Amino acid sequence: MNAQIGVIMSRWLSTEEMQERILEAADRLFYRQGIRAVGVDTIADEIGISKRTLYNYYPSKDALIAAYMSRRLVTLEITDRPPLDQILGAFDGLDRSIAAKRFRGCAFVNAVTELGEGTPEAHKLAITFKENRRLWFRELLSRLGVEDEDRLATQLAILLDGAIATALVRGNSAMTGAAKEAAALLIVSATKKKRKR
Amino acid sequence: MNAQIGVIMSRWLSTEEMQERILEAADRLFYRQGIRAVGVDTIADEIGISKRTLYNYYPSKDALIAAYMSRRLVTLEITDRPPLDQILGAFDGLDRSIAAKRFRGCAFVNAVTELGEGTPEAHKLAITFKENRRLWFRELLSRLGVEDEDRLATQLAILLDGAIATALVRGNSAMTGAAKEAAALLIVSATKKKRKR
DNA sequence: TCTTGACTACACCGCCCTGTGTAATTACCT
DNA sequence: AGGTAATTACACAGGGCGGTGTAGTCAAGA
Repeated sequence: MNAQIGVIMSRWLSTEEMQERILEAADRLFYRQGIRAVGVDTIADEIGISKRTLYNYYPSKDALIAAYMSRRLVTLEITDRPPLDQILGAFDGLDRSIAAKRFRGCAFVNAVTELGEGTPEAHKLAITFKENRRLWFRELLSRLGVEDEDRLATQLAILLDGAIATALVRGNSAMTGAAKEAAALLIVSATKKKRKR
Repeated sequence: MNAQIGVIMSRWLSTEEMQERILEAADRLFYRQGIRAVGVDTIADEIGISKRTLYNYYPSKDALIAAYMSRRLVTLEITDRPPLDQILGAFDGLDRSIAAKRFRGCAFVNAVTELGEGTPEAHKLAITFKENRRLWFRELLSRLGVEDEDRLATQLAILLDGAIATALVRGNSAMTGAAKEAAALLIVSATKKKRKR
C-alpha cells in the first residue's frame, strides 16, 4: 500500500504535533458531521494513520471529544479598537463564518445536544464558553460606559446565539444584519438612558 | 409475563389511536434523550408493545422521526388578547417550559444538529417551524402597527431562539427576563419611530 | 367451533461502533 | 550489526442498532 505515512510523520513530528494533527482532523469532522456521527476510524483515515496509532495519542474517544472542546475554548481578546466596533464586529464575524460555508452552528451547543447529560465535562465546557463570551461583551460594554452592562451583555449573548441557531436552521446569513441592528439599538438605548441620569 | 398488553390495547384502540400512543412515547424519548440515542426497542418497551407491533404502525424509524417532527409542527394561534401581551407571552411560555424541568432546547434545532444534512425532510420541517413562528410574530406586530414589522419579527425570533439555546446550555431560565425585556424594548422603539413620522 | 387477524416472544441478520491483541515492518540509535 | 520504539495491517471481542422471519397465543366474529 501507499501507507506507512504515519511512520514517516512520527519521525518528523513531536508528540504534541501529532496530537494537534489528530485533533485538527477530529475538529473538522466532529464539527461538520457531528460527534456521534464520526467514528475513530474515520479520523484516523483522514490523516493517514492507523486507528491503533491514534489510540497511542488519545486513550479514548471521550478524551478526544474533551480535547476537541477544549481546543474550541479560545480566550476572547479585547483590542484597543472602539468597544462598539468590537461588539458589533462579533456579528460580522458570524456573518463571515456562515458565508465560509463550513457553518454548522455552535460547536458547544451541538455537543450538549448530541451528548446529553451523560457527559458533564462537555456541559461544563459549554457553560464556560458561553459565560466567557458574555463577560467579553460585559467588559466592552463597561468600557462604553453603559448602564446595567451585565444584563445588556446577557441580551447581546442571546442575540448572537439566536442568530447562530437561526443561521443553522435556515442555512444562510440573511438574519445577521437584523441581529446586529437589534444589538446596536439595545446598546444605543442603554447609553441614552445613562446620559439622561 | 405480564405482557399481552398490546393485544388488549389493540382491541380497544383504533389504528390512529395506536399510532398516536406510539408517537407520544417517541416524542417524549426523542426530545428528552435525542433521536439518535433512542432505539426502536426502547420506544416499544416504553408503551409495553413488541418491536414487531411497532413496525406494523410505522414502517421505519425514519417514518417515526418524520411523524415526531410533524406532530411538533403545531399551528400558532392568534387570540384576541392584546398583541403585545401575546408576543411577550411567548417568552413567559419559554420560562414555564424551562421551569417544567423537561426542557431540552428546541426539538427542531436539535433534530437538524443530530441528523445533519442526510435528512432533508427534517430540515424542511425545521425551517417551516421557524418561519411559522416568525410570521406569527409579524402578524401580531402588524396589528400593533409598528414600522418594519418583518425585520422586527426576525429579531424577536432570534431573541427567542437565543434564549432557548442559552437555557439549554445553562440549564436554567435566568435569562428569559432579559430576553423578554430586550424584545419589549425593540418593540417600543419601533412604535416610537412610527409615531414620530 | 372454527377461522381470521393482530400481537408476542425470540432469534437472527447485517452493519457500525469503541477498543484491544498480535505479529510484522520500519527507522533510528548505540 | 543489533536492539528499540513506533507504526502498520488485520482480526476480533463486545455491544448496540434497524429491521425481518417465525412459530405460537389470544380474542373476536361467523
